[in-house]
Amino acid sequence: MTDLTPESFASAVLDWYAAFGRKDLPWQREPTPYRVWVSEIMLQQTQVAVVIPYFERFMERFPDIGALANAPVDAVLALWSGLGYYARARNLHKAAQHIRDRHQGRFPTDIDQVVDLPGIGRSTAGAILSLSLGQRHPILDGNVKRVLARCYGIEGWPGRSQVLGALWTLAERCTPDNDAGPYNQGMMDLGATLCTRARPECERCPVARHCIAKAQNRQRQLPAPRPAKDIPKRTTQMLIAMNPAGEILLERRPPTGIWGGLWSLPEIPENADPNDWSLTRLGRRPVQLEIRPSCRHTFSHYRLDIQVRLIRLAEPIDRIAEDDGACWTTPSEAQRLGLPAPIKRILNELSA
DNA sequence: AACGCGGGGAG
DNA sequence: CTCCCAGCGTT
Repeated sequence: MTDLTPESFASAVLDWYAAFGRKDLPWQREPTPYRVWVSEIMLQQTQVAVVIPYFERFMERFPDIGALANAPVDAVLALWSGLGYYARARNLHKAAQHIRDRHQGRFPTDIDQVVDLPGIGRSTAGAILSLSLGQRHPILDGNVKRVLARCYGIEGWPGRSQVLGALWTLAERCTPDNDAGPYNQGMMDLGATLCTRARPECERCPVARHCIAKAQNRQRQLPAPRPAKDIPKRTTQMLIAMNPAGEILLERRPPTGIWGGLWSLPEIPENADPNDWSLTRLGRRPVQLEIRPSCRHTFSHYRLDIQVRLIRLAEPIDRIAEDDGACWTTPSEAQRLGLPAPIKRILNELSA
């Protein structure tokens, strides 16, 4: 790895952009703030190939800010139809009126005024002013975050304010005094075409020599994904119906859903009454109902708390309710059946 | 089937 | 500050 100054980083990106970047997308041919603004909002939610026809139609119908501001919002939404995220179209329209009413119809050139427009934050404002007017502002969209986090080995999830702040600082330092427009476009192209989330093409990357993620072969880890959110919790009851011979009732799970097709204990909702189940399913009441230790199992998408109830049945009943989907067996024999792990545990503890 | 995208709004 | 959302494409 060679040493990496902000200047050398920027010039590597600029050289790469000059050679390989995209330069004649519709909004790049006549890059007014208005056109770049509309394209940036569209590109936030959709990729280039899809955006192009929408952009062309939009510009034909609303060639300038005034046309957009004076149109009924429904006309704007109609042209947005198919892109989704309609709040953005509403914001676009509202911002156009804002510009008409408070900026004499001219797109503001002061970044603070741009950020004040609805639907435009710091990154989009920087993109508009740098790409259209060449002003020096950093941007930090998802592509740029990925390039910087990898190259500079920034740890942590960019959703955390501290990590985000570190990335903004880097973005600010790396942005060159001149050519901020091509540089920003180059960063976005780099992230969109080479430094992709999966399978980055490091061989073609102009800053691969400097890239910390590449040096450590940690492209997949950076930037860190958002931490797994608290998974929902569900509670259920599982019933151990035991006959006088010490056999318990197992039921086959439905083919789809968790533990599809596996043998398991009968399951009822957490607030259902096991006595009722016994009466309905087995035709008699338990002689004894015992609360067993509950069991917790975590799936990838939720946590299941299993409340275990032992239903002891009186003589002389045996083998009731047995069919294709149900069988009576001893807990130790059941261990060989291929039970879901938590069910296995429950039965283990029963024998213990 | 989950994740990410930029900004906004709720908690 | 952190969390969640919109709506679709990608993995």
